[in-house]
Amino acid sequence: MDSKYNLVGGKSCPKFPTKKPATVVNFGSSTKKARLDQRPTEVTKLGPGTLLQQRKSLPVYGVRNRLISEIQKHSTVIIIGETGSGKTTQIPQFMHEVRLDKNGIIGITQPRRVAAITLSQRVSQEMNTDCGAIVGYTVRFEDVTSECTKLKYLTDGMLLREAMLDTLLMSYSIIVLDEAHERTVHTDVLFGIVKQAQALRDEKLLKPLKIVVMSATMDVDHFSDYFGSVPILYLEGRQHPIQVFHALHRQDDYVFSCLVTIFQIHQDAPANQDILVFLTGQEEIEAMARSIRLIVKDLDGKCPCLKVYPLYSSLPSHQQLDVFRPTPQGMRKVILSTNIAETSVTISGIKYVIDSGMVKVRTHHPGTGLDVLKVQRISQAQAWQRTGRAGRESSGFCYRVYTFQEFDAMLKNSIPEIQRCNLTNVVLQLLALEIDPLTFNFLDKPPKELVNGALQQLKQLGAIDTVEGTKLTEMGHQMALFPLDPRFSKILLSAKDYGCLEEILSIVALLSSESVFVIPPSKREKAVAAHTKFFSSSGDHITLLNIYRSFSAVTQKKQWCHENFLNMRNLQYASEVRSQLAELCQRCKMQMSSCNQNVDQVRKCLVTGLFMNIAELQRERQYLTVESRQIVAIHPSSVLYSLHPHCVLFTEVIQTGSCYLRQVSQVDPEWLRDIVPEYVQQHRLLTLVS
DNA sequence: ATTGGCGGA
Repeated sequence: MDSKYNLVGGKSCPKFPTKKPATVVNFGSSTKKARLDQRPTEVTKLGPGTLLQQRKSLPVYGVRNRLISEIQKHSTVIIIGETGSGKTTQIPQFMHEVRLDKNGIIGITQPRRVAAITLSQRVSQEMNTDCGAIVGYTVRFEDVTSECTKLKYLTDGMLLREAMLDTLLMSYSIIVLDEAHERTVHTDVLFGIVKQAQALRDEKLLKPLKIVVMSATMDVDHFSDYFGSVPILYLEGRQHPIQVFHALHRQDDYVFSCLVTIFQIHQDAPANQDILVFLTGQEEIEAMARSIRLIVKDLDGKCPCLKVYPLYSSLPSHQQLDVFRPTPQGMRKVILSTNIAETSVTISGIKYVIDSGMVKVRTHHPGTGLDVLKVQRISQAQAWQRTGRAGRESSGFCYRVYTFQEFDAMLKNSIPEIQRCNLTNVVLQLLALEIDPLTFNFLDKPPKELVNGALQQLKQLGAIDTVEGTKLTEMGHQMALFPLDPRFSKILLSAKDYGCLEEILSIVALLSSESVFVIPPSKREKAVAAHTKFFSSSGDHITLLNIYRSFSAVTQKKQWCHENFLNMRNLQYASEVRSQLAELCQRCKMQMSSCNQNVDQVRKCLVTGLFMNIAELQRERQYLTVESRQIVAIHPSSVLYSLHPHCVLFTEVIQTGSCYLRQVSQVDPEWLRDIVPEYVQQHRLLTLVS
C-alpha cells in the first residue's frame, strides 16, 4: 500500500478471505499495525519517581540526543510520531533542557482547548512546577501564563490572534505546530504566517525563529516541500497490532452492514470487549441505537448483555461522560459515534472498530452563499485514524464495511477545511496583517472562487473599498478586532447607531454558541412547551434575546435551565463570549446602549450585516433568496416555521435534505431602502420594497 | 409539511 506506512509500523500481509456464512457481511483481512496520531496524554496522579520512569519509557526518550541535534542543526523540521511516542509532551522539554529556546518562548499549538490545557498540566507536573509558571497555557477566556513561562501550550486560534498584534511573533524563539495533519483552518493559516515570520526575521537580522511541525500523516513530503525540503524525523509509537478486515463484496447500505457486523462480532467475541462504530450523524445513530435495543431483546441469554451508547457533540455532557464508564463485568459496550471519536474524544478499552467509511462534510458554495452538509466517503488517512482507535490498550480488530477496492479508490488525505469553507473571516484577518489573500503562501491554496467570494462580501460590508484592493477601511480594521464572522462584527459595530448594543451583544453571543435548546426525544412535548414562552412572533433572534434576558436575570441558573429545557453549558459559554465582546466594544470606545422594549431596533440593526440574506415568500412555505435566487424553506427548528411571513432575514442557509434557512427573523422590506439603499438599487430590489 | 459532522477566536 503506502511505503511510508511500513516504515512506521509492522509488515503488511496479503489479505485472505475469512470463512463466514453467506448471510452475513463477509470480510477479508490484512494484518497491519495502524498508523496513528498523537493524543494528549491523560493527566494521571502519580508520584515524581514514577513520572520520571514513565517519561524514560517513552519511545521518544531513547532518541533524545539525535532529535536535539537535528532540531539544533535545522531551522525547520518535520516530526512524524505515532500515538504514545510522547512527542508533544517530551520534545518541548528536551528543547528547553538544552536551552534551544534561548531568550524566547517555545509555543506549542493545539487544535483544541482541552488538549492545550491538559498537556500543559501534564508537562508542568513532569517538570515539578506549578502550571502557569515555567509551563503554561493560553486558550480563549483563559491565560495561565506568567513572565517566566517558557513552554506555552496554546490553541492555534490563539496564536493567530497573537500574530495580529505582532506578525513577527517576536516573543517566540520556537513554534511547534502540533497535530498539523488535522489541517484546521487556523493551523493552515499559521503555516504561512510562521514561514513568513521566519523569513522576515532572518532578513531583518532579528533573532531566528525555529519551526517544528508535528504530524501523524503519511503525506509528509507535502509539509517538507512547503518549507523547502526540510528534514523529516520519524518516531516509533507504542501502538498495538490491529487486524484490518475489508468487506469482500460491495455493500449498498452501510448503516445496515454496520448493524449486521455489530452482531457478528457480538455473537463471537468474549464479554468486556467493546465495539466502536463510526457513523455520520445524530439521526442515523439514534435510529441504529433503537434497532440494536430491539434485536438485543430477542437474543436473551445467548450473548453477553449489550449496552448501547450514542456519541455525538450535541449530546448533553453527562450522556457523553457515560461512554467513559468502564464496562461492568460480563457485559459489552457498543458505542455509536460520529467522527467526534476520531480526534476529540478518546475511549479506552475498544477492541473492535467498525468503520462505515462515511462522514458528514460541510462545503461552502460562494456563488450561492449556500453551505451543503453532505454524507461522503472518508479518506484513507481518516480510515487509518479510525482503525487506530482499536489498538490503544491491546491488539484489536477493525472491520471496514467497504471493499479493499473501495478503500484504494479513496482520497489519500481529506480535503483540508480551508479549501471548502467560507473564507470571509480568514481573508479579513489576512488583510488586517497587510497580506494579500490572493498571493498568500498557503500550504494548499483555496479555490479562487472562495477567496473572491470572501472579498466580495467584505466589500459589501464596507470593510474594503474595492474588490481588487487589499486595504481595509476604518470599519474593516475595527471588524478584524472581533473574534466573529465579519457579518456579526458589522452588526455589533452598527449597534451604536440603533441604540441597542446590550441586545445585539446577547444575540451575537448566542449565535456564536451551539443551540441552547434541549429536546430529549422522550420529553419532546414538555420541552417544546417550556420553550414556547420565550418565542417571539418576530423570529428567532428576538427569541434568543428573550432567553438571554431571562437567563441573566435568574439566580438559580442551573435549576432554571433544567426546568426550561435549556442547555446551561451553552448559555454560560454565550455569557463568556458576551463579556469578551463587550470588553472589545469598550476598547473601541463604543457607548453601551439599550433599546429596552423597542426591539424593532434590534432587527433593523441585524439588517446592517445580513442584508444579503433576505428571502421572500413565493408560495406556501416556499421562499426565494433575493440575492442568489435559491428556492429555500424555513428550518423546522425556527419559531417562524409555521408562521411564514412575507419577508425574512436569515443568518445562514444550509442544504441538508432541502435548503433550509436557519435563525430567521421577519423584516419589513421598507427597512432595506433606509438601511442599505445602494444595495437595493444595485440588486433592483424595488419590486420587493414597493 | 417536519431537523443541526467536528472544532476554534
